[in-house]
Amino acid sequence: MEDKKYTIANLAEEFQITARTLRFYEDKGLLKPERIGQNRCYSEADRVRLSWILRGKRVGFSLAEVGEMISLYDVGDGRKTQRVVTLEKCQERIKVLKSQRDDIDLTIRELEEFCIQLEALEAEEKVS
Amino acid sequence: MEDKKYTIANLAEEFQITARTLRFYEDKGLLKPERIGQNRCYSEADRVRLSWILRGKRVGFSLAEVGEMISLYDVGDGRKTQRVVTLEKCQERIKVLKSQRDDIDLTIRELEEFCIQLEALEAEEKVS
DNA sequence: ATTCTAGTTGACGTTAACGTAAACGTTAAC
DNA sequence: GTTAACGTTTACGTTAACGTCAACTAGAAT
Repeated sequence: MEDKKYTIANLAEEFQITARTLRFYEDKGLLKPERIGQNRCYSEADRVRLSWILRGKRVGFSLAEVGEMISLYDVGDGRKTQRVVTLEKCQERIKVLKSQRDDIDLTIRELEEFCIQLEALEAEEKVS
Repeated sequence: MEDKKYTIANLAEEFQITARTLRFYEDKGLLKPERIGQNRCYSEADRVRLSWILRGKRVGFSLAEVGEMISLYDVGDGRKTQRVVTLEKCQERIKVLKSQRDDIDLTIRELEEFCIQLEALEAEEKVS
């Protein structure tokens, strides 16, 4: 079974962040690693959560929002009404993400269009 | 010709932001509206820039990054070497945006997958 | 025994992106 | 003439997401 453990430096190194950042995420309740004595000991599950957090950040969500998204998973086994709420939140998130993707696509298209114009200018210069 | 002019309140209203925000963007050099006397007077071009800024923000870029992206356009008419630099920056931005879109797609897929599981639980409950 | 190498917990500093309040100048309406 | 609506600048306040010490502690190595 995959019960690999990680030290704080391990994860910091792997994900190119600082130990301070990991402790900060813990303060914010985003991570809850075991303690071996005083030291933090991260499980594979913690590692997965971390990658979720960072991915969320990369796409522009705040830590609070990422926290919400992550907590969706944890609540999935609760009472029925609880699950329904989770499902709705989840679908809302998906909507936001999709409209965000549209924004990105639009931006990409505009930038690419602009690139083409720039390249045309270069070509023109070569002719003259 | 489209030379419509906008007051600060017009744009604030249209884009659902505050006047403070518009002045802030101006301080940061992102917008440079005309002045009629002391008052700001935004052109259609300013409006387009603003929508760029806000779209950039929605997809997670900082104002500084958005500023860079916008300035790409302004530099497009400079010297040749200048244009080449612009082109490169532009292509870099496109790369970033594409990898961001991949992140979003992945997140969407995972959330959708999770939704399906939740819905399966609901269905199960109805049977029992 | 001491030095080195992780790790720990405060606590204050910093940057970005505005919010908010104060104090003031036009113009239009009543 | 004054009140209201809309604008202005100046300046301090705020929140998020860490950075940066400082002052330990615990174990391993020399």
